[in-house]
Amino acid sequence: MPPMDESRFKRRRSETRQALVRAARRILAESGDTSVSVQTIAQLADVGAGSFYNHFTSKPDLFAAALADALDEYTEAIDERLRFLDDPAERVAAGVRLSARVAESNPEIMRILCNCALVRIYASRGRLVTSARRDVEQGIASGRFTVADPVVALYALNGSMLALLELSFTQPGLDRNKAAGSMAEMILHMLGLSREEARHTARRPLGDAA
Amino acid sequence: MPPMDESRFKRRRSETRQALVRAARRILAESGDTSVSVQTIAQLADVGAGSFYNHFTSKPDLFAAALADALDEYTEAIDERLRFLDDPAERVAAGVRLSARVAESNPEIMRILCNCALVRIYASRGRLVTSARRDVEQGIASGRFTVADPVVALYALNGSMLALLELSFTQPGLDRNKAAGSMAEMILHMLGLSREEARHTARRPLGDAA
DNA sequence: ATTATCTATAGATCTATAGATAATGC
DNA sequence: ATTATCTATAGATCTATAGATAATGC
Repeated sequence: MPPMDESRFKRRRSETRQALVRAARRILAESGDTSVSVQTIAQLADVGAGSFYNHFTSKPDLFAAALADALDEYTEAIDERLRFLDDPAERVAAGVRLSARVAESNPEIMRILCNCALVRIYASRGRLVTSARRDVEQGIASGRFTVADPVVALYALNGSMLALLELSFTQPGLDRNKAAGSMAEMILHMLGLSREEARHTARRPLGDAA
Repeated sequence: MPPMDESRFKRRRSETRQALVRAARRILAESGDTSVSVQTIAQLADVGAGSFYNHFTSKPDLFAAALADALDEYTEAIDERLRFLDDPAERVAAGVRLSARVAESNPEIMRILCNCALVRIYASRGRLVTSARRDVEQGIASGRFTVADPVVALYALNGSMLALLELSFTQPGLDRNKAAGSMAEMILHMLGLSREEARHTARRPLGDAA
């Protein structure tokens, strides 16, 4: 279980760092209030207050690392499960629907997406700007998507998906899978698929087992 | 020019309040960092530091008022110009395109929209949750929009539009009117208009003179 | 006489560091 | 011997208020 390629010493160091990052993630997800004191953060991480400065130079530094950490986890969780899908339309639909599921299974990540200013998300080079962009471009290249401007299409896709997450947190009674299916269908239709084809593609089973 | 229905006394008081709100709006638009000190805010507003507490009980109180102020201004600016449009599709397209223009003529309002967490925008009952919702509902009722779920449609619309604003700030070289036209067209198509009709409706002249 | 403004500041809180302690590597 | 942790705290900063000053209403 403990990685043997690293000394116990280094492991201990990185555990302290991780504890701080996890605390910061919790704060980003729960309140988004980054003005909380370093002392409070250290307390939440169950770490000596002075330790903070062994790992981060400032609070913005920590919160940037925490956002990047959450985005990495999100990127990995989704892209891993899209690995076997080739059709850009299927990938886009599955990306939206899987994101809604992550909002249920691991709400912290998605609450962070909702609480952080969009510009920070886009600047962080997560899947919203890498694999999603590739999907849109490939869809256009293959003629599956018929949109004039790929960048505008990418932003419409991402904006709609983030709005879906916001909606799912705002209305807890909502049937998330159903809403995610509707949203995926609307997005595919927006990108150029016929209503029929969009509905069909957005309802395809997600293959819960790898 | 000075409103006669109020004493000079009350006017002076509300001027102080407004100066504080304006300073808070600037902060929300420029950095979004609400942890700035009350002293700094007062200095920015050119107002004695103690005056703050004559008008607001806390910083969150002030920033909530500042967001509401900006959203009111936005709502008024757009809805005023949509007054003579009846067709929900035209109203939706014009709302998107006019918002992009406001991003050019009055970037502060739109930067605030981009910097504030979505949940705060949706909670503030601006046009994104009132007139936009009405447009979507009327479009569905009249058969112009063919979407299953009005709430999901509203969120897709709003999310796409906010993403367009984010895009227009991220890429200053972008042709905003063109991008707004593309986005409006994609949104109308998503809502159910044919590609042809969407393109046509999204390109209609905006009638710059009232 | 009333009310809002301003200046000044007490007391609380926060940041960032110094120095002591504990744990590991050699 | 080295390195990270912790505790304690100096000094800076911030909040919120008290008291003085200025402006208006009656």
